[in-house]
Amino acid sequence: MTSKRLLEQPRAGDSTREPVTGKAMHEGAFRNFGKEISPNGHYFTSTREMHYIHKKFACGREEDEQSSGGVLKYGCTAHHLILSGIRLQDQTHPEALSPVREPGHLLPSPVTPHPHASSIIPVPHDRRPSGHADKEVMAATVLTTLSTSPLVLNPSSSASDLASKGWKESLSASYSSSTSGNWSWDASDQSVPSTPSPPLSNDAGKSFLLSSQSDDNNEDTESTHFLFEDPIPRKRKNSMKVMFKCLWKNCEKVLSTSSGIQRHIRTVHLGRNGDSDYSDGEEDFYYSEIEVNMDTLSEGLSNLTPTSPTTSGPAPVFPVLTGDVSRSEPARMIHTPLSQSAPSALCHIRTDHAYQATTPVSIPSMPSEPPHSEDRISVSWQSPPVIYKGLPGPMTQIRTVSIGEKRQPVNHTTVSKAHTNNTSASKATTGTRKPRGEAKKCRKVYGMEKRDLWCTACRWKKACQRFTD
DNA sequence: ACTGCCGGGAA
DNA sequence: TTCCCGGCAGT
Ligand SMILES: [Zn+2]
Repeated sequence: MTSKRLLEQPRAGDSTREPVTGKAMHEGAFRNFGKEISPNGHYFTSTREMHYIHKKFACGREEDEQSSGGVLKYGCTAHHLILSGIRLQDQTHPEALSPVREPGHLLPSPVTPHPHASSIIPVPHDRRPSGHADKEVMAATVLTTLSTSPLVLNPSSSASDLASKGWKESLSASYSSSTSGNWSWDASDQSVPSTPSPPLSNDAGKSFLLSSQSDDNNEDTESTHFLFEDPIPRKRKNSMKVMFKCLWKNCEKVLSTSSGIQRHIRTVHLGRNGDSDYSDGEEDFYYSEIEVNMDTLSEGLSNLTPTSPTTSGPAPVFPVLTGDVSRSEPARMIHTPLSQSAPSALCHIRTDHAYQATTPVSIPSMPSEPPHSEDRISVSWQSPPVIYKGLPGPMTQIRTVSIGEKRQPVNHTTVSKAHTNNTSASKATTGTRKPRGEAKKCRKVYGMEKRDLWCTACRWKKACQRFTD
């Protein structure tokens, strides 16, 4: 065996040299003793130790090199921020469920202001008793929520109150909503084919950005869960935001409150008297409720060519919410996670020692530079799983395939969304053996001697992790 | 011939 | 899990 090694080390063999091997040491034979000085001046005591030393050494260095750690940290932080932003509201109290979607509407009843909810979410103060329609819409929302997930709420809570009330009202009103969704209401058509729940999307909503595709999928799965009556359903996400969109011909107004939209319609389109809260219900026909999924929104953003640094533009047109919105709905909106889309989003994994390190690390696309730590906090909630090196396509030069195969399994943590995105591309890796990166790898760079300088992977004869392509 | 590294195996 | 290597494939 040692002989083998020698083969690999043609010139190293002579005197003392030769990269140590655990075995070699046992064999005693060559290694004079424990001590040695490597060509580059390192001083080793024993084989094992040498490795350790090296390891540490390498770690430090490499981390510096790509400072993957730094970036990761940032990523994580951001991640948490966002998540907690959502999660906090999302779970915690049962009541909190509703508030997420439309705090203003779900807890509107001037009668019972929820202490909890309000403690979590800043309730807009300009909230006024406004028209019934307001409540109706709200009720409908609640209703559907409830209907899809029975038992979610404790019947004794005031929420139920609200719900039942809402129900009644919605009945009296004539939106028909059967338990399994399927709404019919004005212009709304079911642009969401297989979705049982009624995300009131209509053409209007469509224009409201959101490539609803993935969105729908999500929704689909979600509601599926509901149908299965999960005892603790929906603990995640639902960063849904309900908005109201004016359907008037060329009016694209979107407001966050129904009262707002009603007022808008009344005054602007119906030419009614502005200030009065009076509503004859006619406005109802001119606006519709739409749900905006923050998650999807941002996800969509990150999706667009995550790995390609070339696409730098701010990109997607964010629904220009009218000023009104921001006014009546203070800080709450998480809107801006989209500030990301940072070109360098994350392309990930890499850490020397991935064979030792457990978690995937995301790094900025730039090949190897000490990415200054700040480097725009690329928000990457969804962290690891998502993006995966877009197109292994034959071209696109720069990133040749390479990392693909091996890594993929490593990081695909929880999230099950198999990624609709480029399925076709994925196959590429399997068949052929991969183009072979172009960059010089540790082996070449350092040579057989100085093997100890190689990255671990290289030493293991695995794909180099220090010089990826 | 050499390099890169997959797949597999021993410890 | 860590470490190593046979052997294939690209250069
Ligand atoms: Zn390497």
